[in-house]
Amino acid sequence: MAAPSAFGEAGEARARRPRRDREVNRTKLLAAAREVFRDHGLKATLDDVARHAGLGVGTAYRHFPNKQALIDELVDDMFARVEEATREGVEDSDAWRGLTASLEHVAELQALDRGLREVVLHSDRAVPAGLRHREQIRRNVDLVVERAKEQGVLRADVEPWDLAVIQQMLAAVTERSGQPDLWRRYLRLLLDGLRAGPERTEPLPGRDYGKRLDVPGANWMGPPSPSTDVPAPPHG
Amino acid sequence: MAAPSAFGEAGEARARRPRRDREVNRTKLLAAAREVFRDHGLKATLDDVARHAGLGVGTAYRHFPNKQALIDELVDDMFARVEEATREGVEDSDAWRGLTASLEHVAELQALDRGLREVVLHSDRAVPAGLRHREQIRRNVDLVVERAKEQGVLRADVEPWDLAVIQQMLAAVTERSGQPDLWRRYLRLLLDGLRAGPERTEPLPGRDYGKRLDVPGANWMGPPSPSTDVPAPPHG
DNA sequence: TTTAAGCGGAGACGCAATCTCCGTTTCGTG
DNA sequence: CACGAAACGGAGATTGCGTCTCCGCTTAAA
Repeated sequence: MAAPSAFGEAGEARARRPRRDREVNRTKLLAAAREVFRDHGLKATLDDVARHAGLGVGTAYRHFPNKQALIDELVDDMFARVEEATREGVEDSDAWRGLTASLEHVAELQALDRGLREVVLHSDRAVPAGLRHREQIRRNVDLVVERAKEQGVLRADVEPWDLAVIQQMLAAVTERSGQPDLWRRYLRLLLDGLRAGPERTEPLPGRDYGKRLDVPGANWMGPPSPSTDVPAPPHG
Repeated sequence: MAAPSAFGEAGEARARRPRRDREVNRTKLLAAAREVFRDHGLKATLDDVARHAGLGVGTAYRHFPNKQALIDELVDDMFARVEEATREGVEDSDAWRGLTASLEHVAELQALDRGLREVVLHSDRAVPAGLRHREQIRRNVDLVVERAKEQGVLRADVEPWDLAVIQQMLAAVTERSGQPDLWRRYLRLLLDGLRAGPERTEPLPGRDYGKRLDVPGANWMGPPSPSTDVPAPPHG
């Protein structure tokens, strides 16, 4: 107990200034992870990330307790960009243009980032990290949908979570085709279907699911119930 | 060479009638595999299949050289049903109704069978087995699309392979949502977008891909080039 | 110079799936 | 019924792969 070892001389150990390379390497790792996960998806190994950063795996594990922790930090960024994209949609006074731009912009983000795509497709992963932004994303989407209906440009039987499902479909197109722009073709098709028009008489199926459908894949645009406080996913 | 061992006495070994349980078990295995892959996807283990059949793994491996061989046999069945579904579409004189029914029926098959869904989503797997049916499926789809355009009910800038991509999107909806019927909602949306209508002025993006787009995921409805004779995929 | 913070990366570890091996059981036959 | 070949069962050998640890070496700060 009283041994004057590495811990502290007597009361306070005078803290040595942290080495500069520490933060430099941390930044390198984050940048590398961003690129590697963007290009190869979230199942790239931490060895890949470290090598791409010009560092050893050991270093990676000194900076992040495990792979998931690293991912979490990036996912947060990703969702921030999604949030921004949906906000742009809200700010447009032409609700249809806003809705379109919103869908397009989010789809663009996805198409360019395989990691984000995987998060969107398997939204379970997003639970821990994206959480901070999801509530705002949901609000933005709700707003755009609501206003588009008010302006009479969006068919009335569309629900906000439909947009989440649509993003999943577009993600699937990119994922499977490898064509980074092919999704635009099907978004056009879907938009033509979404647009309010007198010639459409049959309502969409599935309104029996209710307003807030608990579709596992659709919840990344906002948690289904406001009081769910992160039910501790497996995580690692 | 001349050793009178287990092979045959002199000229012909009198063949003993094969044991009855052999074929019975083979059938059991196929049935079990169908169910297991339908419910749990193609990555279920052969141990799972064998147990579900009430047999040991060893037996499974005596009947099928490896897991892929077993899958191949089933995939062939699956594609046969897809072929049938598309044929129904062709036989309807109302091309729009045929097109709709075709899409619906194939989507239904997918929604009920996770194995098929995986084959459709990752069409690479289908290369060895579905091959026999794919050419006919392609012909059926081409025909329905062509006739629907002739009848003026389908927008002119739609290509046959669009339907393959659409199936992938629907598969993704089922896969991620877990809702076995949710795809109907988005098929409706897409059909509204596919329908020819005077109010649509902008053509679909992506016509620059040409008539026979080499979209990896879209080729399960028919090989891109007729002369490609199975480029020997990894397979195992 | 000294010293501890930080690095590198080989390899231990864990896990999961495929497939083999051989003792045991079952079926067909005389 | 008795016999032998055919078929079975399932423990575990094998393989593959990704995560994370450990410790000798390097380097920044004092």
